[in-house]
Amino acid sequence: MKTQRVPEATINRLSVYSRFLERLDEKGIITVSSNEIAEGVGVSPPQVRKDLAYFGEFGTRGVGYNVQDLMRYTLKILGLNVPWPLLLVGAGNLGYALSTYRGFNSRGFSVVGVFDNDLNKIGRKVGDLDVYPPEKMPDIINKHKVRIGIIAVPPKSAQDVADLMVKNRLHAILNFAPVSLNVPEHIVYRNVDLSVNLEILTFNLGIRDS
Amino acid sequence: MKTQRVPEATINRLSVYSRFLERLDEKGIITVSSNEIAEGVGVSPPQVRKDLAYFGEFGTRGVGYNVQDLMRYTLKILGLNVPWPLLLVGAGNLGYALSTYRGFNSRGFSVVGVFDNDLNKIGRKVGDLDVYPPEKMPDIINKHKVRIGIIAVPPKSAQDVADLMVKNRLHAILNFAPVSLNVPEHIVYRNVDLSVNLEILTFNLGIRDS
DNA sequence: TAGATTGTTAATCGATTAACAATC
DNA sequence: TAGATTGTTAATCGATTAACAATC
Repeated sequence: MKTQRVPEATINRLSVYSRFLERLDEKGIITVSSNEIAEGVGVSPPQVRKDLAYFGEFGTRGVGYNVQDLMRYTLKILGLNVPWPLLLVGAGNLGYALSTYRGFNSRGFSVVGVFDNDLNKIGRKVGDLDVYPPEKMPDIINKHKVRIGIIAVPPKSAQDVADLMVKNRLHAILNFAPVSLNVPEHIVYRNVDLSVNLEILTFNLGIRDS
Repeated sequence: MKTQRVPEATINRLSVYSRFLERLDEKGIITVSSNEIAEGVGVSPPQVRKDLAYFGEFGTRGVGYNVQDLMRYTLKILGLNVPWPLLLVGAGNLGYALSTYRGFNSRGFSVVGVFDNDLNKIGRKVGDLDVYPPEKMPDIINKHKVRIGIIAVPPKSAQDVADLMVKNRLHAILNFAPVSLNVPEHIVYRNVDLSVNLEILTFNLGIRDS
């Protein structure tokens, strides 16, 4: 693997490629060209080759790419060659939905601990997981070697949860609360604002209308 | 409003600016400079000015921007000066979470109809909404003038749901199923793959580790 | 007027794509 | 070898930023 600044869009597309390759593999297809991948996922063929070239030479000139091999390479690049235990804070509706989300499980992610500070929720079940109080966090993190925490609490408590995750030495945080948080430089952080996605739609509808 | 190709990143940032301005307004702050906005949301000051310049001249040289005015302008640009009724298909966990998601309601979005073809779910309640069978879609769409549909069903049924939404003349679709869908050119379409967000984290953790 | 901050142009930076040599 | 397709370089395109004239 070369070390060169990889555009985030490339990572995004690698994720899409890997899913497409999984589908091809299920269909028993052995070889695929950059043209076919490009066609299948809606990008240009040089884009596909360039994206892969950041990480190595995976194809055979004149032939194409071996589907299974390339699938494994792309998953490896994304870090998906190993399982990822997740810690989830917030046992509300969103937390419940995320803990059972198919798109996570099919990629090797699994929620191993659900936390909430609401006494009414602690001790209850979310799927087949118990809801724990925040004090239990170190135990679960150690037991499952958790590195990633997901925040699915209301906006006001989100910063506190992030602080707690940092204190408990998690390495990465995915925040679903519609608020931006302050985390130290060394934490890999990402905010998923579901509403922004809708707002991009309403903006585009506005453009179409005028 | 000028017509010029606006980068999607700009729309994204406008959404962030508008939230920041709401916070300033709540605090009773009257005037704000591009420097303060930039500082507050983590972008460069010329970026803020450039983003706004796509849509008009909203500030006063030597002074800055009026917080309330700019807040209203940005919301208007995003199409958020009017309420947006939403139609949601999929009465599972994710559907339930989305129908009560705070981040939606605070921006003028409200789910007005929940649909599912699972006979066990039809007739039940999701929050204070009834779950309807797909046949009821035209009624709800007409009654509430719905333009946007949200897909929160498992991957296999997602394409069918999209087709049904297109047939029922919705204008925009937000897809939460982890699968890419085919929709006609005239539909404003967007896929939210929650898993990709986690994969960008795992990629970055991999980079840090090496 | 002096100081401040916008709006905009020009320069820079980075990502995508076209083109083609390498090579199976 | 002829045909095909990769990997990579150079050209293009687009977005961000630096700089500054306009102007409150």
